[in-house]
Amino acid sequence: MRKVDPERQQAKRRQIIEAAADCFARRGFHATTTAEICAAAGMSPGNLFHYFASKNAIIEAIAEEEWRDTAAYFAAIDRDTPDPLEAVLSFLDVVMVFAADRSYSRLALEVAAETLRNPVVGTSVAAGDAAMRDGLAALLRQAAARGQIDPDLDPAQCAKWIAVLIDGVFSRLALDTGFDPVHEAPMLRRVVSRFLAKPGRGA
Amino acid sequence: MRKVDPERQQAKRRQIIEAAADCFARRGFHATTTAEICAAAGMSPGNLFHYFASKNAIIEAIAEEEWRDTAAYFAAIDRDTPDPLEAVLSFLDVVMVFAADRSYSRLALEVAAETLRNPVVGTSVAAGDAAMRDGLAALLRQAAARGQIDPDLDPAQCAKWIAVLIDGVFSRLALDTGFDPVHEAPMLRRVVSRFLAKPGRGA
Amino acid sequence: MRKVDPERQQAKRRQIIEAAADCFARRGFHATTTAEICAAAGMSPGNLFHYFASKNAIIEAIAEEEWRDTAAYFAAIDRDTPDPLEAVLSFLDVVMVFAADRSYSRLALEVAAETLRNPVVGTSVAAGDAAMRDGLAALLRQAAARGQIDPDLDPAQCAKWIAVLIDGVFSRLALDTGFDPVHEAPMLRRVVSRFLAKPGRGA
Amino acid sequence: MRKVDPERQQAKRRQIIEAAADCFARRGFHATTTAEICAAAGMSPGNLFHYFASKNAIIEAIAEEEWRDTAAYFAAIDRDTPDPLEAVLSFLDVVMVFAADRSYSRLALEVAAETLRNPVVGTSVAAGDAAMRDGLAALLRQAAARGQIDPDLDPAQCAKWIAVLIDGVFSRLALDTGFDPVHEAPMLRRVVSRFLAKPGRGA
DNA sequence: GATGAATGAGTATTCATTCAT
DNA sequence: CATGAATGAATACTCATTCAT
Repeated sequence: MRKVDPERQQAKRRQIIEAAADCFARRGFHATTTAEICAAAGMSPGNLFHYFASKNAIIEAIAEEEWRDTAAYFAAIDRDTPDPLEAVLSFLDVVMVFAADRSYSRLALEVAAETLRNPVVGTSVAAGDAAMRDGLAALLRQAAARGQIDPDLDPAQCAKWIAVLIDGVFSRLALDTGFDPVHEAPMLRRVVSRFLAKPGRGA
Repeated sequence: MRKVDPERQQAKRRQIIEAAADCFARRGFHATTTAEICAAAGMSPGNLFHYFASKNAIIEAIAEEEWRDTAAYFAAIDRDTPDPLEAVLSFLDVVMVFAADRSYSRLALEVAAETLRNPVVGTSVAAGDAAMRDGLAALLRQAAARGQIDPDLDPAQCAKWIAVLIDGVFSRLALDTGFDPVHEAPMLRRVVSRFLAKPGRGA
Repeated sequence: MRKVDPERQQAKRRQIIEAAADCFARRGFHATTTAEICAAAGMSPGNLFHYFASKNAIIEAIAEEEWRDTAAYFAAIDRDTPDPLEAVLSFLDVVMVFAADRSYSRLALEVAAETLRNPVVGTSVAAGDAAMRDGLAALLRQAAARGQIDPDLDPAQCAKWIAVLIDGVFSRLALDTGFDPVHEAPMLRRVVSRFLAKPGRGA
Repeated sequence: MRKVDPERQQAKRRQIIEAAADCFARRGFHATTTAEICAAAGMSPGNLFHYFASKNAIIEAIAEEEWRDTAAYFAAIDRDTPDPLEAVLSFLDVVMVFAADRSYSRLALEVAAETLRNPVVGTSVAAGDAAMRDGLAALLRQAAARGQIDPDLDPAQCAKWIAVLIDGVFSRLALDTGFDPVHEAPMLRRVVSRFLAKPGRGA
């Protein structure tokens, strides 16, 4: 009888998070009212606060979820993969698939914007970011060991610049309506490949 | 003798824009109240509206100024520069100098965020963005003609990805406190150089 | 058990309307602040807007209520009353009773003033006005058929001039503090009686 | 040299009054800003206050002018006119001519509305009203003496009800767009004639 | 748990009026 | 006299959050 609660609790939280994520993607975090979220989640205004202490707590949960997903992605990569460079490039393909989802990319920008204002969001995003960079750096180290990339490159710094590219893609989506992730995905592979390639040989 | 206004008018607008830009950079556009801007600009609450019709109009003016500066930068580049590739890389250095200014980079992110909500800001930012990409593409075309870069690359698409990198740098500044533009500037040069370089030769 | 709202909702709206009507009568529509209305209705500033979307919506509701009351009054008159002329004159007595209520007459003037600015109010007032004139015209037609009034008169035009007199009474109340509706009621009867009377015979 | 000032002063005041009257008629007293009046009068915002101490002072001046005009109208009527009844009815025609002027009738309503809020306006309007009723009462007394009207009527009370009719006409103009003063003028004559007529004879 | 009515702090903007030039 | 920049008080409305039922 008691164990049902935590389950329902989680189900409701998911329901709210999904409704809110949708609202945030469409109208932005600040422009979205709690009333809108409640309506989208099919619940009463007061009830929301049984599940989240505040509107901020919702975007904090979204940011944390994002972080966990990223960490899980890299945790799932085989540490002894025979082709670590391809693992990096595959990750970029995955990123571009997400980027192609208008709703996801909008939400990502909203979360990024909240980073500047909400330290809790900032912490989660930073953690997810660190997980990604660490994961990439580890793969790059392996790639270097296997002779797939320029051994003179600093894996951590390269991971940082891959992150720059990923962030840049999401910014582009907001600023340049002509930027199509599906179409540009091969180019991202190429930019990164050339960047990592050993000098003296072509892409 | 009577109509000395235009000058004073412009001076006041500058004063307000600078005060507002500072507030926006510190606290964000939405969190900044008009009262704060007035206080920072040393004027009474009502007086602000003699110079700007609304709070939105201020950030619109900032966005437009930014656009004009960008356009002016590229308009000033010698069309027959003997080293167009270096012109591109020099521009990246300039970008990194701006990026190193905390206040500037914060403001840039606020403007970018407003892009999604305020179409006037969106238009200015898009215009500045187009000016930058067109300017870069022109330089890349010259660089290709002079054999400085891989002739197989599409100048417009390369300009687009340089824009991705620049946007990414500004995003990084918000997300990763360990990202130091001064220190990373050479890396940006290197990433772009390698990306543009003719295959078969090193950076 | 849950949705007992409609009743409470209506009760609250009434409460607000009455508080607002009182404020409008005392201080005028524009001079009345929403805070005053809330205070008079015994509720918090924000709560008012659960019941009315705006301050304008309140006076619109008042105007509509007025219109419905007028329409209801005439709908309730027996279409086969044996003395239609007396029905007209009785209506004038009722009008004068309302006019004698300082609060009511002030409010009526405020509503009339809003007619010029707020089209929603204008529509309701026009509808109430039309209902009154149609009702009066119908009675005058019956009165003519029964030989109670001059058969040469145009019922619609007579109704219009009775409306002129009624409007005039309310204007008088504002302009001439010496105008006492209770005392003047018989005179209104007399003016209208003489106006409608068959020529060749006295009032 | 000094005597020119009072003249210019008066000219400027007229100019302002006319510009303001036009604005008030079009947009209403409260909705009209002093800036609009200044623009319409072709002067700077500050300058207005050299001629009128406040916005209220302008409508007060308009109300006073109205009062003086009314008083002058009745002062000009020959005290020994052979046909005082016709003088009354002619006055009604004049009223209807004014009523037909949309701008004038709107302004009259604005002034009337201010009566409730501004005691200075109230005093002027009351004075004008008294002048009109006194003038009418005097004429009615003469008409009674000459056997033109029912001798049993109280001249003051009749004047009061004529005022009711006039006020009513102006109200009608605001409420009923189908009320055409030019077309209704004969009816006003008829209503008043019947009202004043000796019993036992037709209109 | 659920409801939705109630709260009340927070804010951009307007505009009559003043006053230095 | 004229200008128009400056003032600052005043106000409708929003919305996250609480709480009685």
